[in-house]
Amino acid sequence: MNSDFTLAIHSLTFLALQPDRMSTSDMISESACVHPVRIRKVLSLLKRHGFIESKEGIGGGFHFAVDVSEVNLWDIYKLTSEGSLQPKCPESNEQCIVGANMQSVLFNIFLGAEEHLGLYLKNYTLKEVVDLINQEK
Amino acid sequence: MNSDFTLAIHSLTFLALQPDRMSTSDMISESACVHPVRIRKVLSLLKRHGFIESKEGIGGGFHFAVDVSEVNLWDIYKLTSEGSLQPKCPESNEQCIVGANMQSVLFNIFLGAEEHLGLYLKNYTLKEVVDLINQEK
DNA sequence: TAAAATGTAATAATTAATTTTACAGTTTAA
DNA sequence: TTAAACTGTAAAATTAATTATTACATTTTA
Repeated sequence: MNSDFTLAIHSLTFLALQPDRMSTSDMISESACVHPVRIRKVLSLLKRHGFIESKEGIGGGFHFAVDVSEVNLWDIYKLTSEGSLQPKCPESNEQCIVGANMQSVLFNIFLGAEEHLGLYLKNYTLKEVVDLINQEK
Repeated sequence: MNSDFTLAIHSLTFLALQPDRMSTSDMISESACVHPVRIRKVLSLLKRHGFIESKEGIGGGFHFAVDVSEVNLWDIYKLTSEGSLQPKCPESNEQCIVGANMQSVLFNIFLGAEEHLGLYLKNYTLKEVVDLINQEK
């Protein structure tokens, strides 16, 4: 899985812990140790889907738009990483029954696998993640 | 997930369809369209774990060592890809409570996620994969 | 004893992920 | 009303990960 998922969760958790002020992409990027442009790219996605709001200009930044218990890890997985569970299938030989069909067989199995993963990830809301972060001391 | 998983399943399926003769890494690599050295590397892992047997020299190659219904996708996932569900966590800022703890919080959640995935993948044996390959016509 | 296979390490090439640069647009405060 | 501090986004450069290639040792058979 790529690290956009982690950066999205990291950013949302950061915002959740600063409920009363705007957080800038610079602040978040300092916490996550990645480039602010990447944070803005990930947050732009979260904004398009209504999880956060942003404001440009001095004093601007990002804040949570919904309640932390209304966002779960499956929501964020779908946004940032849907399909990434699929194992890489190199193009294979269409002349061979195995080569010709392996990709679609595995694709269907892992479609189900991702759905199954969804049932698990739905159990974790951002609230739970924030609580776990606070517990780790 | 990396493509070793796919290559392992591809190879095992190939072997399952040739139960009475040895298959060489060249034959399998031709079906999977990857380099024979990669196939040998993946098969070497499967051999160490007892799923297949190999023989060097003229007339040598690989064949299945167990029954196709005794190997499931979770067995192969564990061998080739365990841990790959973990989202990438870049090193983050230890001075920030989020940066300091995000990695371990997500790690534990995805440890559970992989276990959960295991329950699903255990439902598919190589026999089922072979049947699905044969159906796709 | 030559040919055809596995076994494996080391290097080269390719592809994917990430960072960096650049710059346009927005908002605020002096 | 304009400079500063932000977001927004595209494009290029860099780095990391994956894959292919080369090389060669070992085994087995005819």
